[in-house]
Parts: sequence; structure tokens; C-alpha cells
Amino acid sequence: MIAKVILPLPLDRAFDFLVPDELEEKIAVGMRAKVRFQGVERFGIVTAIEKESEIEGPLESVLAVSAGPSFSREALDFCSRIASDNLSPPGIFLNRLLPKRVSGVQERFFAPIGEVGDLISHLETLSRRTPRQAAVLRSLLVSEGPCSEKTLRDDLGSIRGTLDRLVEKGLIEETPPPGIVTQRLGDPPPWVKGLLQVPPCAGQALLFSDARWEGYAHLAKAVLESGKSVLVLAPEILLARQLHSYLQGRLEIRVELYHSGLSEGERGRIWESARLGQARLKQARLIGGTRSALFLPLDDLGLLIVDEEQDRSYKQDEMIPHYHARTVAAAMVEARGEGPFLLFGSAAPSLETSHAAKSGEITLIRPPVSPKEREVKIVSMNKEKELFSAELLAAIARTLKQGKRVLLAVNRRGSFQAILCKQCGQPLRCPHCGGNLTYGVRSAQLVCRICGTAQSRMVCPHCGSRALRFVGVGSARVEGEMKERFPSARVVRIDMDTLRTREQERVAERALRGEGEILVATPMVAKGPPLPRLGLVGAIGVDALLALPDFRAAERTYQYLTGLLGRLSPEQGSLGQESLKGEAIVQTHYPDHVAILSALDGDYDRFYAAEISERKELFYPPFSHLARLTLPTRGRRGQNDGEEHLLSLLHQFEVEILGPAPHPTRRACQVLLLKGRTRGAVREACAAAQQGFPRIEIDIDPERI
DNA sequence: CGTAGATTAATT
DNA sequence: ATTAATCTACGT
Repeated sequence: MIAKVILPLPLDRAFDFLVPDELEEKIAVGMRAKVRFQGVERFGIVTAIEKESEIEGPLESVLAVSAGPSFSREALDFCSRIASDNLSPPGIFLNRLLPKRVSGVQERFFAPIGEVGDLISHLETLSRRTPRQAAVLRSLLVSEGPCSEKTLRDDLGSIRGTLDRLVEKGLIEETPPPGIVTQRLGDPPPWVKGLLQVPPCAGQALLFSDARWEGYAHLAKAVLESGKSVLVLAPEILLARQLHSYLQGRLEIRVELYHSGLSEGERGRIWESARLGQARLKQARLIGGTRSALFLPLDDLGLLIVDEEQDRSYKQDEMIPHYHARTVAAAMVEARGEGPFLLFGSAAPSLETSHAAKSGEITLIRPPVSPKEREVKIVSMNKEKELFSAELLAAIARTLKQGKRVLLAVNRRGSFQAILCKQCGQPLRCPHCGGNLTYGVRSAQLVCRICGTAQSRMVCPHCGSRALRFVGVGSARVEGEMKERFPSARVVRIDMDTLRTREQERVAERALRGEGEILVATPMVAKGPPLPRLGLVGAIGVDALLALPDFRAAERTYQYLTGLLGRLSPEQGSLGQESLKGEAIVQTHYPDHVAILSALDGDYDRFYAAEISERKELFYPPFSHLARLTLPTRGRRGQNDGEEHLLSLLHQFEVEILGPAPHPTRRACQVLLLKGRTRGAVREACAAAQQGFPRIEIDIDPERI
């Protein structure tokens, strides 16, 4: 008997290993196996078990198999397909997904089975011969709901074996861990009922709303009651945690939380709990988490929610495997046929998802918006000299005086500055591909990071004006200035880039709970539910976002501002004081930009109309699919030759090619952007490129251009 | 003709 | 990924 084992190497095939007699019973497809490969002991994953090998000559043996987390046959196939779609090596993909160990034991809960009367009569019989079993059963009968093994042990001492014997007798059963309900759910929003009655088109729906969590709880509850599991995704750990505790407080089932910040062992525990939910406890599971939770072994999935679907954190691009959680979610729903359905949630959806919903490809759920008590103001910075406008400073002082809090949203300090034209009220744009221009310090030129077009004259290509402005405001500077101007206020800086993980979480969570009067934060806080006592948001860094060298710059700006407004506390104007409205102030050099105006008005349709026509014209998503190729140019023989060869290779496919352009951060690298009618067309071109040029890095469906 | 450094092919 | 075999450029 031989096992095909796929190792964590950049190869797309498995190797054969001999299964020794003593492992024949234990080994199964999807398990982690230890093998000696090229003289080194390594772990891989068993992808198949066969009678004989086609390899001639002696084979190495499987040294051991792990009884811990493993893949099902279906999961293995699905993950291999995702790896292949993204041109990522399946071995690395599979070996990264599967937790390597399980730490801590899942606490077991028990409850009595059957009529209380019957059980009491059993109790009498038991107390004569097996008093310990009687004591345990008595405790379980007295307790409200399931009781944990630990609680029983605390009361009765060692109960090892006693529980198992009671289970064997059919008097008690192991139950899933109970939840801790602290808040009761109100009536479900009308759309929840509709969605449960009429399944969405293609199994997918977009919930376009700014109040979604309550609906998620109702939906999850209904799906769990039907015996199916539910998975709820958030784009980032911080948000996943908040969403998790929201759901946990409202549902009677234990909700698990899964993300890459957990230890390997904790992830292993949840992986096993997901797998055993159905098999051992006969109960569906509810799991919240980030994109990595997508691959948990929930084979009875009934509902998959992707909240804040527009968020670019759903794309894993720095690390192999590259994948987009949105695409994987859709593929998963499709692969499982009639089973689960997929709900995307957003208050400012991506153009891709919106377009699918508007064209009827997927179901659109758009509950009526409740009118918002808020005052929004755009402050033009074209005549301002200072970093903070008088209006913003006055609003901060006013808000603090009212005992409410202020959120100042700053763009993070980018590695290069954005350039704006004062004349035409727009970021500088490449005349060739529409990308925003950046300034290359080394070449002292205006460069398009998308198609590589460069010009040395420092003028706006659109109007020829020489009045340019470089923007980029750091959060540290804003923090310092705030401390100086408002010395009595506590200023908290939430800067995800500079703080370490532990510290970051502690500071951020304290601030989210309501600590500190002035929060200075990067775009990361522009998502999530309203913050307590937040009376004012001031957006200082919008311009740099608007001018990012990315065709999604305007979309990101709209989403960013919508997210910021969504954090204003809704309970304004209480206590019979003068009516206190939530307030938002946007400082910008582009007071007329459609992304800013429509976001502040909450007019998504206006923004969508403007943006979608541009996307169509320039053949960007949702009308095309993209891939970004990074090719190293350093130290290669005949590099120009190779580059031309690559380009002529790509020209054989039905793709448009932008570039090559210099890589924005990496020296000696060039970037190509491919546009194709379908993802398949782009993938094929990329596959050919990878075949011919193995050193190329490929990112399909990139979120950073 | 020899060697460092780059390129390629193979791995069970 | 790692390694051994093969190739290329440049120096003797």
C-alpha cells in the first residue's frame, strides 16, 4: 500500500511513500503524515491511498501519521481547486491551512435524557449499587441546562468513567457547549423572513444596509435550528472579535472564534470542534472569524456571511496562498450545490458585488434606510494654511464640552506621497490608463505605477497646471497637535501599522469601549458598529486616499467616509438638552469630488453611477478581471530579451496588458497588469507566464494595484 | 582550459 | 525549498 503525500514545497504534485503495515489501519486521505524527503524529515498531507506505485525502485516509508486535524476528501479537492485558480502551489496551501496541533481539551457538557419521572426512578436504582453515578445524575437533573465536566468534578470530586457509564446506559448525553445569552433578540427585520422563504439567486445575496448584525443573529438562529452550521466572516481580527461577542451574547449556542491571531493549538481545537460538531455532538456549529475560517471543516454548512464584503483585507496577497475570500466563498457555495447560501453584507458595497446585484445575477436586499440625525460639513482646504481648519477645531472643542468623544481619521503615512492638482480639483491621472500618478524620488519624474508611463515635466497631464500639491498626513503628527491644543483631553492613537499586535489590541479595545476623548486613527477604524459617545468624526486624510495610485481610489474613499459616518453614536440629543446631532467634518482639497459628496449624502446610487461608467470605459472590474505580475529584472542574463519574450507570450492570450512599470516598493522589479474578459482568460495567460518564467509572482484579482 | 556564478532539472 | 548537474562569462 502506498500513500501519495503532498509536501509544503512550490510543486504541484504529490510523492509516493510506502505505508508500513502498522500504519495501514490508521492512515487516511487528508491526514498529516511525516516522511523523509531528500534525507530530511518533513510533514505533508496524504492526498490519496493506492495499492501500488508507478514509481520504479524503492520508496521511502511514511514515518508517522497525525491523529490531529485533517481534511475530508471534499475539502482536499476544494482547496486544491482554489490553489489552482490562484496559481498557488497546493502543497504550501494545504499545509498552511491545517493546524499542526491541538492544545487544550474541548470541555465536555452533559445533560440527562428522557422523562424526569423515569430518571428519578433510575436514580433510586442507581443509588443502591453505584452511588457515584446517582450523584452525578442528581446534579444534572438539578442543574438548569447542560453541565460541564469541570463543574461536576468541582462538586463531586473525580468522576472519571462515571460519566461514560451513564452515557452507555442511555441516561445522559454529551451536549454542545451552551451559549451565554446576555441580550434577547428583538423581532427579526422583515428581510430575514423573506430570505429564509425565498432562496437567493445563485445562492448569493447582497445585504446593502448599515445595520446588519441583528439580522445576522436572526438568520444564524434560524439556520442553526434547521440543523445546519453557520460561518460569519469579518475582514479583520478586531472586527471579528466584536461580531463574535455580539452573536455570542444573543444566541443559545456556543460561538467559536477563529483567526490567524490564535495559537496553532487553539486553531487546532476549533478545527476539531468544527469537524466533530456534526459527527459526535449531532449539532450544527456557529463560527465567527476572518478569512482563514473559510477553510474550517464544516461539512453541514447552511449559511455563510461575509460582512464588510468590500474590504480589501479579504484578499490575501502578501503571503502564499493568494486568494480572495469573496471568490472562495462564492466557489464554496457553488461547489456545495443546494446546501448553503452566501450573504454579503455592506453599507458601501464593492462595485463588483453591487454590479452583480443590480444586474440580477445575485439577490439584492436593500432595507429602507432610517433617517440619520447628523450634520455633515465639507471644509475646503484650498485656502487653508493650517493642518486643522477653524471649523474642525471649533467642532472638537464643542463636542468635548458636551462630554462626547471625537474621532480624527488620518491616512497612514504612505511610502510615497500622493499628488493633487489644485487647478482641476483631481488627483493627477495618467492619460494612458487613468491610474493616479505618483512621484518617483529616484527618477524625479511623475510615474504611473500601473502602466509605467512617465513624464519629467511637473505638470498636471489633464490641464497643464503647475499648481500641484503633495499630500500625506501622519497620525503621529495629528496626535501631537491634539495633545497640545486640547491638553485636558485624553488622546488615544490607534495606529495599526506602528503598534505591536498585543499592545495594539489592548489600546484599540479600550478606546472602542469608550476610553479617551480624542481618538486619532488610521483608516482601519472606518468600519464597524457605532462607537459609544462618539459625537464628531473629522476626516483629515481623505485626499491621500483619493489620490492613491489605484483605480479603486474613489471607491475606497466612498467606503471610508461611509464607514466613518457609521461610527457616530446614534443616541444623540438625549437628556432634554439642546438637540445634539452627530457631526462629521471632512477636510479636503476636493470639496466637489463625487466620492466625498455622495458618501456624505449617503447617496450610493449616485456614486455607483459615476464610478461604474468609468470602470466600463477603462475596462476595469467589474467589467474585467485583473492579474498583477511582478517580475524580477536584477541579475538576469538577457533581461530585455526575456521581457520581450514574456510580452509576446502574453499577447497570444485574450488579455490587455498594462506596463511594465517599476514596482512601487521593490527595487529591480517590474509590474505588469493584465486585464481579461473572464477570470479564466486571465488565469490561462498567467499560467503560461508562470510556465515560461518561474520566477514571476502572480496575484490574480489584486486588491492593491 | 579553469572557475565563479547563474541556470536548470529533479526530488518518492 | 533544496541540491546536484550543467551552462556561461570571463580570466588565465
